[in-house]
Amino acid sequence: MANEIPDIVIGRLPLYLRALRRLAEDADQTTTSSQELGDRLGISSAQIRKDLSHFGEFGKQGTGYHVNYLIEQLRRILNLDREWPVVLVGAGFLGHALANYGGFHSRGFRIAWIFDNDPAKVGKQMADLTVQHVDKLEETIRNEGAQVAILAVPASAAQAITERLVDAGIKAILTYAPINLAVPDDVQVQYSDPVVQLQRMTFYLRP
Amino acid sequence: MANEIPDIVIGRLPLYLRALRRLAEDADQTTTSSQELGDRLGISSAQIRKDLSHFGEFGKQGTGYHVNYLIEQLRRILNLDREWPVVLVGAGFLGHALANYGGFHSRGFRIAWIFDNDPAKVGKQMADLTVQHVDKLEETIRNEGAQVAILAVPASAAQAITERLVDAGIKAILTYAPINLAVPDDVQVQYSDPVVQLQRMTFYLRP
DNA sequence: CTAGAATTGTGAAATGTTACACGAACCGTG
DNA sequence: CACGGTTCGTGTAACATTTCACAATTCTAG
Repeated sequence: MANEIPDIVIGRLPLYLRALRRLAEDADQTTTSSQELGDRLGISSAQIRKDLSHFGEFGKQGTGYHVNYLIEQLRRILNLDREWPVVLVGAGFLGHALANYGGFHSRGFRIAWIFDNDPAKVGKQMADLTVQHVDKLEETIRNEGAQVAILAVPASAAQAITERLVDAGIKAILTYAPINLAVPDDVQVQYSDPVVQLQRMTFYLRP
Repeated sequence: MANEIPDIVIGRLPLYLRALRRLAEDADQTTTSSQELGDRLGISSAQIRKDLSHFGEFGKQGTGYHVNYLIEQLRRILNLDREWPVVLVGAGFLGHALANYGGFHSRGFRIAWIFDNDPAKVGKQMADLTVQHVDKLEETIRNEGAQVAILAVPASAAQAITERLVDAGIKAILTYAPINLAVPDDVQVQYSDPVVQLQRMTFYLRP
C-alpha cells in the first residue's frame, strides 16, 4: 500500500488539509465528499481519492469523509502533529513580514529565531523575537536541533547561508532568494520567487 | 512545431531565464550548453533542449546557445519584452515588502498602484507610491488597462477582492492568501502560501 | 426490511512527461 | 581539408500521472 509515494501527491496533501480546515471552521461542516473537496480545489474527485488511498482508507462509501478525522490523519501523515520551530534568516522587509505573519502557529510552525548580518538590525525586536547576529546561526541550530529554515536574504548571500544551514543540520529550506540552491539529496528545498510566478502567467496574456 | 505547449514547460522557462541572466551577469559568459544549464538547475539537458524545441531552434550543434540571444528569445516568448504594470492589493507587512522589493523592475514588472481598505494606511507613502483606497480599484484597472495583480490581503477578503479584480479586467493574479480562488477559465492564478510549502517538506523529515 | 441514491477505493485504460540515443552540424587543430 | 570532440534537435521508448468506470458499502426513506 505505502510503497513509494509520488512527491506530486505529497504536494497536494497540504492543499487538502487547508481546504478541510476551511470547511470545518467556516462552514461548520462535519462531513464532506471527494466531490465537494475537488470542486473547491479545482481537482477531480478521483484524484483526491487516489491520493488518499496511498495512506489508508479514511472514508465511508455512501457517506464520504469525516472532516475532523481526515484533518487529523493528514496532520499525522505530514508530521504536523507537533510544532516545528523555524529559523528565519534575513530581517529585511520580507523577514519582517514573515516574522509578523499570524498564519504559522495554527498550521504547525513557529518562527523561533531570527538572524541577520546587519549590525543595525541585530538586537532589534521583531514580532516577539530579538534579531540575532548571523554568527550565532550554527550554534543555535545545533543546540536546538532545528530542522526547518526560511531564507529571506539577497540572492548574493543565499548559497553561502544555505551551506551554513545545511552544515549545521537543517533539512528543509523555504527560500525567497531568486536563485537555485545547491544542496545535498537529503535536504528539501522549496522556492518562492514572485517574479518567476508572474512570468509564468504573462505567457498567456496578450501584450 | 508550436501546437499546444504544456503548462509545465512554460513553468520552467522563467527558471531558464533566471539562470541565464545569472550566467551573463555573474560569470560574464557568452555561450552555454544545455548540459551546463541543466547542472545548475538540477534538470536534465535533454529536457531543456526538448522544452526549447517547442518554440524554435535557438542553439548550434557543437557550440551550444548564445546566452544573450537565448535570453532575448525567452523574454519574447514570455511576453517580457515590455514592462507589465502591477496592481498590488494590501498594504500590510507583506504589501510593504513587495512594494519595496527591487527585483521586479529588471525582470519585466513594476508595482504601479497600491490599494488598501484601511483608512489609516490610505494616503501613506510606500516605496515611491501613495496607498490608495480600494474603492478606486476598478476605476484604476479599467482606465490603465492593467492585467496583472498581486493579492496580499487576508484570506477572508481574498475571494471578494478577486472577483472585483476579474470584473475590472485583471487576467493574472499572484495571491498570497491561504485560500483557493475561484476564477473564470481565462484568468491565470499563481499561489504562494509559505505554510503549504513548509508542510510539503515536513513529510520527509523525521519528527 | 427493501429499494434507491450516494460515495468510496481501486484495477485498468488513457494521457502526459521525461529520458534515451543517435544523426546532423559545428568548431578547432594539425 | 579531414578528423575528433561537442552539442543540438528529435523520434521513440520508458515512465509517471490522471481519468475512467464499477463493485462494494452505507445511508435514507418508506
